Amino acid sequence: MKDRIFVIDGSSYLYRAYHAMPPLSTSTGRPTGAVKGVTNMLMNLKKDSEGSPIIVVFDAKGKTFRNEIYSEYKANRPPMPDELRLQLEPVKAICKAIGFPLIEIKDVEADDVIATISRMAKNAKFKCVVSSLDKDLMQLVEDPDTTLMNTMKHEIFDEKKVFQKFGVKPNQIRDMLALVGDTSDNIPGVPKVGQKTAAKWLNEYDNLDGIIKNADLIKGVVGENLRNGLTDLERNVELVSLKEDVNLNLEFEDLLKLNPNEEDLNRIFEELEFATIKKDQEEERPTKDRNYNTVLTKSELNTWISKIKKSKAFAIDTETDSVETVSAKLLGISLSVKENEGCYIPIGHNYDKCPEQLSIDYIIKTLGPVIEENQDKAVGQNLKFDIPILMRHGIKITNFLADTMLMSYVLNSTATRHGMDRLASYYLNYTTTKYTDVTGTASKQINFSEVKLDIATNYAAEDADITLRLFNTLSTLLKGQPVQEQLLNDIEYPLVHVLSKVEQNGAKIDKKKLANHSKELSKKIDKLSDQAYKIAGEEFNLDSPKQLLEILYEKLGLPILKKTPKGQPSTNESTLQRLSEEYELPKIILQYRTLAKLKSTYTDSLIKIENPVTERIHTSYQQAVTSTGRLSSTEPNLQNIPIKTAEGRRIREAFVPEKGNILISADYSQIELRIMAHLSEDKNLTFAFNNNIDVHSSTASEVFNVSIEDVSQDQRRSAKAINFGLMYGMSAFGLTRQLNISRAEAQEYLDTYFARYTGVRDYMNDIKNKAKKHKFVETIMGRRLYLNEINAANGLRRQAAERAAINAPLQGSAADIIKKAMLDIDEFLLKEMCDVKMIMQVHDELVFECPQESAELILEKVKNIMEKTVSLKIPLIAEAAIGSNWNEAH
DNA sequence: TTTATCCCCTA
DNA sequence: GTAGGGGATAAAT
Repeated sequence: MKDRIFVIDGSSYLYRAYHAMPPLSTSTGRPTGAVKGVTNMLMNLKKDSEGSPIIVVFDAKGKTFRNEIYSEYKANRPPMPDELRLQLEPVKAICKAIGFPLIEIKDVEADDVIATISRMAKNAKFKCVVSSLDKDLMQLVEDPDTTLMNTMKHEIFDEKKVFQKFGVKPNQIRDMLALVGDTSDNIPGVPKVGQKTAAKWLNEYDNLDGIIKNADLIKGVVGENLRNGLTDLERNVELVSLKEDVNLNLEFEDLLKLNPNEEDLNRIFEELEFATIKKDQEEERPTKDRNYNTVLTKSELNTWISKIKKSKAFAIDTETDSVETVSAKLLGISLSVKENEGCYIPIGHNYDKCPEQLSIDYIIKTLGPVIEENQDKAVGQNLKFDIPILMRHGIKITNFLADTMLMSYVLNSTATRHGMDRLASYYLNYTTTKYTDVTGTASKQINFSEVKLDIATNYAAEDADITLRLFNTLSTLLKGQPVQEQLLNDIEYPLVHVLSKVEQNGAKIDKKKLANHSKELSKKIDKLSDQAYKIAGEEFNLDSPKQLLEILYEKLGLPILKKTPKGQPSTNESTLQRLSEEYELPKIILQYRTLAKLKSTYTDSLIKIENPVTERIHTSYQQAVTSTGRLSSTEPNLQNIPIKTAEGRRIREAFVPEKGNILISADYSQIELRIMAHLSEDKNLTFAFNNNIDVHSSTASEVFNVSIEDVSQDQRRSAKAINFGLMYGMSAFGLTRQLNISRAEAQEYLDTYFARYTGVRDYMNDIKNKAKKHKFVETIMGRRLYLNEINAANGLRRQAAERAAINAPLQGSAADIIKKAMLDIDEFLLKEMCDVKMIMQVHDELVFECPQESAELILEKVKNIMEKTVSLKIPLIAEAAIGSNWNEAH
């Protein structure tokens, strides 16, 4: 094999790292996220390069020859953000200190330098790997000894891969770029010609010359555009061509030398407070540094007990044999009081020649009280899982110090997902041992109790260790954010306990009722299937959109009204609805779908998921999933139980209380619109809520200019659609579809609305501007949603971010409020020692199960707490009802 | 066995 | 048009 060199575009590394990394900074506030990211990328590449030379190229300030050809070149580039510019010099310094040759040539772009180096490598008979995915650089792949590499994914772009991605050969990339243009470089291409069209032409006529010669053969508007754009094309070719003869003022051999300066490097890392990277560098295998013990003796346990007592914070994690907190068996506890240290106390491991472990009774008796007494120093990752497990073993935690999952969530709900593996990778740049690494997967999966103690210790103690390290990192990030700290301490942390209780309580279902319903559905479904097969003339799988579309559109020749985003003819509800006006089969499919959905998603699966031990269903509330601050519910999702149709409501009838009990449901009325009134202080909206006027009628009266008594059903329905649409950041186009009216009419509705509700209009503009300025929006409790794409050049993405900016404060504030209400209600129930169970939360609704005799009283109390939990500029109203099943209570 | 697509349920 | 979870099929691994 020939020798090879690696070439890096330093600026593109810097930008990538800047966007990929959290906004880290030193204790003095110097931004370091991008530097850290680049350093990691460099270190990884160094490892992967196996000693091959690595050359780093940076753009240097100045006007290039491209600006002379075309004065608008890159004219629309936004300047480098300050936070990033401050990190440019440190990155260069680190490159030099590691010893990589660093090339910057004044008035020459990095791409041209890279092309030149690639040419020099070829002359010297070296292979050249360019670490970049830049489109322009794809041209270089026409030389078989040059490849591009996606460093993160270890993906190599050779001729084949380029063709796969772009549909043309590397030596056609230049012509393609000239045709398509490049918005980020401000190079206009031929109008209406994108990658697809360009590839088609190039495959047909080989190159740009061929296309130009045959330009007259190309029909339509694109053909005309092409013929009109010939002079621009010539210029574009020059712009996108890479210059391979830049004078670098050095010989190829100079590029092959590594000139490390470890002293410099250590000093820089020190200045930037890069502990982790330094360690990685000094020690190839960081596992050697860590010290994890398996606790098997009383004295070892005592050692850890005193460590906990002496600590300022300790991380705790439990290992179990199942994810179901109501029944999972405790298999071990891991602890950490210091980074890179940890222990695993195995409890129920059981395999051939498994060492003897301390008895669970002894561990609970000795360690339990220590955990309880020191719980205000306890740190966990997703403690909502560990708390009930420990609780079932008599260890009661009601007041912990921190939960790293929630810390990360309130810092930035969308920067990363908040599972421990992801947090370790994102905040610590550390790859954790995965659960399935130690247990295996699927059919080969073993129970955690069968995992050998040394392996289990490495895994479990690491979890505690990482949790502690995350706690340290996240605490620093939270320091400057008192509002987020308050959100954690006042809402999210206390809510952990409440949610844990709600989950443990579970909801009782009437299995018989569901089973009967299921049978009934089966019969109807079978009947509908038979009818469908008859019309189709053959049996097919009604659940398969693919088979269905073949029957509908190919065999029966129905008109294609709509296509899916991927280009397949659509068979979704609205399409079938329209088709069923004229055809029989779509109607049957629609009925089939409704019933099949009810059966598979609800009647059947609710029965399946009932816990055999408690004979109730225990959902899991996800507290760190949604971008806005809402909860979500899984296994089963209790937040999407049907309600809109009569058939669907029968599912709700199967949610029942224990004998002697009754259900109470309480839900906020119009909470998001009320928040809109509060935030916007709009006069008309506020008036309606303050005077308890039906808000949709009120809106109808304003928009259609009729007195409120004369509002028709239809007008109210339209007003309701407007009100909802507003909260979703809707456009006139959206309203058109919703109300089946013309675009002009919809626009008129909206114009009238905003003329009447100027407060709402101003608020919407304000919030968009604020979002653009700060890159985030906030709820009334200061919860933030960061909107990375609020200033995106891509219009679709930017508009999506704008809609999110409008919606998030409404949806998120509602989530804040009901969370607070849950805390208040829980506190009341504890204080009054009531035998009342909170059993469900559905965004704006809470469901309780309580003894029949106290129902009226509890209902009033719950309603009152919900209405008074926060005080807004308009009243909050909760509507509550009692019933012998959920449908009746709602 | 995992992943992507389509469809559909909720606030 | 906002925010979610999940079932069934079919393709990728």
